Amino acid sequence: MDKKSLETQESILIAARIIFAQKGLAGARMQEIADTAGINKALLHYYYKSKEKLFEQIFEEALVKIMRPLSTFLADDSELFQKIRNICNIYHKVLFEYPFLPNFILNEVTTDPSRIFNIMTKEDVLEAKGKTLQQINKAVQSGKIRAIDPQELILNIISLSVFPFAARPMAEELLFKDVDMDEMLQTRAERVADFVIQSIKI
Amino acid sequence: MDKKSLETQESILIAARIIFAQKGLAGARMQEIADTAGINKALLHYYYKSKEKLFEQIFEEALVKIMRPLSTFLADDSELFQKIRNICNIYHKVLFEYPFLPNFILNEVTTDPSRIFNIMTKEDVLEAKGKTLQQINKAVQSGKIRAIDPQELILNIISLSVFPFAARPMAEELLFKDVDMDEMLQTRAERVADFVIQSIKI
DNA sequence: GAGTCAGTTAACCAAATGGTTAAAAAGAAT
DNA sequence: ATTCTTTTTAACCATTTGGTTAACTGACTC
Repeated sequence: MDKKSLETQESILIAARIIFAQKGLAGARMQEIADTAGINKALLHYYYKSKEKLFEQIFEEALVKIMRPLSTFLADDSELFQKIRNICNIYHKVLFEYPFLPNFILNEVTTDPSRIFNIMTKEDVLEAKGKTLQQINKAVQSGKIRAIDPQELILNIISLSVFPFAARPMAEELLFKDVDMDEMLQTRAERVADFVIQSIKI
Repeated sequence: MDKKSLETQESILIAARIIFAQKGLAGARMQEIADTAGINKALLHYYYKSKEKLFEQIFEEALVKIMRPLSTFLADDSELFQKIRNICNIYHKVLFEYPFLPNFILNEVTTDPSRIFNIMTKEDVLEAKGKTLQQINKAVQSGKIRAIDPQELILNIISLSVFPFAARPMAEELLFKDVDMDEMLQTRAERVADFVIQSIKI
């Protein structure tokens, strides 16, 4: 039955996302994924040949989610400060919905750096990059912003946007124990953009 | 023989640091740690009862390395801008020596958040925190710096300092393919401090 | 209503893995 | 030299784990 099949497949994907994000490829157990999906382990292998195969699908999915905001930013034709506001907003929205993304990806890329190559080339990040680097350089030359390496500016924006989600448990324990970090993160996009713009504008 | 024993123990620790940092607790294999240390697996268990025990020691070691800069910063009695320069320098120095620290810790804290509690309380971070928060608040009130939540300012500084090391493989592939990222990171501390100070100063 | 086929399961298997045992080396101690 | 303790190893063990097999189910076809 087609409907039933799709339902099962989706329940597998949902379970796999949860377990892989929480425990990583090495720590995840097929049995636990099957249990979480409410199915038999053999059925899990019926739909996804191997743990590796299932993982790859989940990982690629996650990588796309994390990369799209950057792609969008690099291809964005808006004025620079607006672009900065845009990427901050997009990243915060995405990460608020999928807070586990940063750690999941960073972790798996660390254990097997070759994962980046396989997938990253698909996305056309590198194309749009040149344009944005030029835009930043032009803003420097025209005296709109202070001198800064364009690549490092981008890195700074991403650092400020992504790291708090990756380090959330520690930040919560150390810095935001008394306040609602959820609320803080939800409204942080604007403040990050302001922080960056304030730093570079003349 | 005492000397030989210590030598073996140290070779185990060196190996464990490498393997755990690379593969995490779940992905690391006792056999691989033994091989890397150049010893028998039984001998590994002779010195460290269990994988968990060995891991805990390595993890605590790493956590201290990562926390000390923050502790130092929070307790630092210097003037605010100087303090910011100091923490940036310390973090970059530490992470340049142990670049794997951020991912290792973030990863293991994600899979088991309770790890923070066990160790973090030992460090007296929370004590000094109040002082620095006040210092920042005072700087805001006296009009020395723009209005900013002190906790978020600290989070921003750490984000800018730590994230590039955590995301290095991806950043290298996407942003710094043509340049020497090692060199960039080695000189980045100052630029991060400038970036932050530029953003908050009036 | 027999046959077919996708979906599902219980039982099973081989390899990997953390950990143990018993005995051999290798030093100290006497 | 002999004993005693510490260090080291090869062989072994129990459990976990990814993956497979063969049988069952239930809908749909003819």
